[in-house]
Amino acid sequence: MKGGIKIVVTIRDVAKRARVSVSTASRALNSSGPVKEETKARVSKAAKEINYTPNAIARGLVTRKTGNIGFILPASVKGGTSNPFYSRIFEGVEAETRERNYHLIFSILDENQEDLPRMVKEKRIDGVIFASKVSERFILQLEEREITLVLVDHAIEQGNVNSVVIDNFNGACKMVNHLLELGHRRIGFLRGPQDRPSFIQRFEGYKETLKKAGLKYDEKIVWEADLDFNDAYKVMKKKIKTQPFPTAIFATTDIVILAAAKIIREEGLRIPEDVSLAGFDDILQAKQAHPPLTTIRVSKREMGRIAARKLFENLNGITKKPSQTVILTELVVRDSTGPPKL
Amino acid sequence: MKGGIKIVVTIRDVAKRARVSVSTASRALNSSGPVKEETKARVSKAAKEINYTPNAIARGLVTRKTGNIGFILPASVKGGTSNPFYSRIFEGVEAETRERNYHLIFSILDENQEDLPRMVKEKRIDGVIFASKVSERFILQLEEREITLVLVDHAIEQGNVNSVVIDNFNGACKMVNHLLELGHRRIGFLRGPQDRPSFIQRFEGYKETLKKAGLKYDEKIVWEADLDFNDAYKVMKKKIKTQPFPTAIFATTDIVILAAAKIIREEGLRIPEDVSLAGFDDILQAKQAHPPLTTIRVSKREMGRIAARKLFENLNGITKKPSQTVILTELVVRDSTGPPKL
DNA sequence: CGAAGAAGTGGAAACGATTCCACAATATAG
DNA sequence: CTATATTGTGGAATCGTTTCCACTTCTTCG
Repeated sequence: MKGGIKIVVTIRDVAKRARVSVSTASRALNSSGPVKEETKARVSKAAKEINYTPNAIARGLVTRKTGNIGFILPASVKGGTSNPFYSRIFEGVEAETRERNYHLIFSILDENQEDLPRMVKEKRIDGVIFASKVSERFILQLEEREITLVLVDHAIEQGNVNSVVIDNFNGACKMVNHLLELGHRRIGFLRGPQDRPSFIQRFEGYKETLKKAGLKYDEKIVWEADLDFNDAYKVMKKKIKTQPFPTAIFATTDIVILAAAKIIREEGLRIPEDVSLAGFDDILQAKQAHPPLTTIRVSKREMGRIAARKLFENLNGITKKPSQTVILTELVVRDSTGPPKL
Repeated sequence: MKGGIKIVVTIRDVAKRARVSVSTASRALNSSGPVKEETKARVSKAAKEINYTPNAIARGLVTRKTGNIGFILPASVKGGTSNPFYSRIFEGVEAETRERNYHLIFSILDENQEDLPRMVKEKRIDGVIFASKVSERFILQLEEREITLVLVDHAIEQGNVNSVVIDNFNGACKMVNHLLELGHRRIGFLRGPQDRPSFIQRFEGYKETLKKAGLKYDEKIVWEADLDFNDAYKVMKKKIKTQPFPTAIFATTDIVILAAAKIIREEGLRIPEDVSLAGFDDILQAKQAHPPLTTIRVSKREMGRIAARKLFENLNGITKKPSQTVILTELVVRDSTGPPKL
């Protein structure tokens, strides 16, 4: 007690003050059973007066719902929380979660870990969103425990799992077509690690579009870099001397093409006069860069929102069967691409 | 039951399998009381065999510890999760939290909200870290409820509150001195909103250093912008015609100076030949920019770690009295600053 | 007006852990 | 070899809710 305000207020106190039983108080506050209007008002008043908020832990124990969901990012994602792509997805998840009065537990997961994330083993969450990559082993374990899950920017072949993915293939096609229309015939590709479906698909889109245009695929101008500014910078530093140099370069992600832009400018080449550059994702920096980057827009925030929405629909029993949502892309032409030099 | 494996395993099952009472099982698993070596081994074995993990919710109800901490960012922070400054702090908090086997609940808080964040009212967390700004009203309420809290990148005058802040004043002094040493005499300042102590301090550092150098403060080249790329861009667009134009511009944050850099380049001016640019924070993009940005480095990740560490020390009763930690800064000279034209 | 159904209420049993307490078994000291 | 600590153990209470069930007290209808 301090100044008449009990430090911890329980439903028992509310009940006492409203002169009803604990069960009636509970029913009144949750509208979960018949209560006379008059008593209900009395209980609400009492609750407000002593500033009562139900203890989520105690409630969770009996209802078997925590009101928390998890968002898990693999440790392999470059930049972690600061990654401009995933942080945007996270933003969407957070917004949707907050609006629904849920809470969001965030964690980075070491992929070498054998065990399920602690937050699920300890039953701290009602469901979980995995971004980027998850081992199939985890997914199986999760299904066995009947934990609702949604994958975002990742999908898995076997089993039906909720997922939200990007239309990577067509996105890449759009960009290559844009470059072809500008007149480019020698288009390089800076691809990401090929262990992730998304990046494979983007690469396929590149190859397929070239093929359709009757151009032959030249592996001398297909380079591979980690999705990290520094690594991409190093790779490009080596490849900058390639002859004949492409008139346009398309990269798996904006981060990678920004690194390429840096070294290209340091070499004294002009963008887009000497070489056109194109990215994928439309991260914030794409627009801010100099020159602003031509890229493929992906509604990252929206992806996060949709993933969360799927999760909640599953939790509330609205939807039962898992589904895959494909996010369409949009070509955004800015100043980093132009016609090739003659 | 499915294949002999119960979907939910409780300590009761462990106890049964090890042929001991529930209380003994609990003591054995937590080493929280005397248990014969032999029985302890039997209990551990049983727990492992049926793959038991204690339910955090149930445990939390009796121990009155949730094992969660909160991280709260005000809605006014531009870019939210994607903000390159705060996302780095968050990274530090996350790392420290994970290493200590705690869990992290993240939320954005609308500052107009009268009430405490739901995660604290509902007792979902043991302690909370506030980044950037918090209303004093909240802090008082928090103290009343005896919720441990730490402020990061913010401090409050009244009351003793744990906080981790940047040595903003001296950081700004260092940068202005650097520009003075290069020979600049007309140094502009692009300041942030003056409702936040951090930005006031940076501005004070600027003014103070000019004064010491015997230069007079010219408010014609002190401009104010929101800490947001687009807003800063708009402001600079208006001010770019200012005559006589400064030979160097120092901005409250890197984001703001990057926006300035964009418009300056669009106007055909060269950096640093025509105008030197300097930022504050050393966000990732500072290094990646073209030219790389001279700035004041702040160990953002470390700030997050320290904030979390403070919180945990308080929770574990290691430290009792609140303290303020000041993070020192470092001048990082890159290519965006140089001597002024003669 | 009496019976059946509905509305309103409180007591007690969950939920899954920890912890307090009493008691038995064993070790230690005098 | 008894008296006294110490160790080891299980039963029951507890944490703060919700929910099941039984019991009144009203309505409503034939």
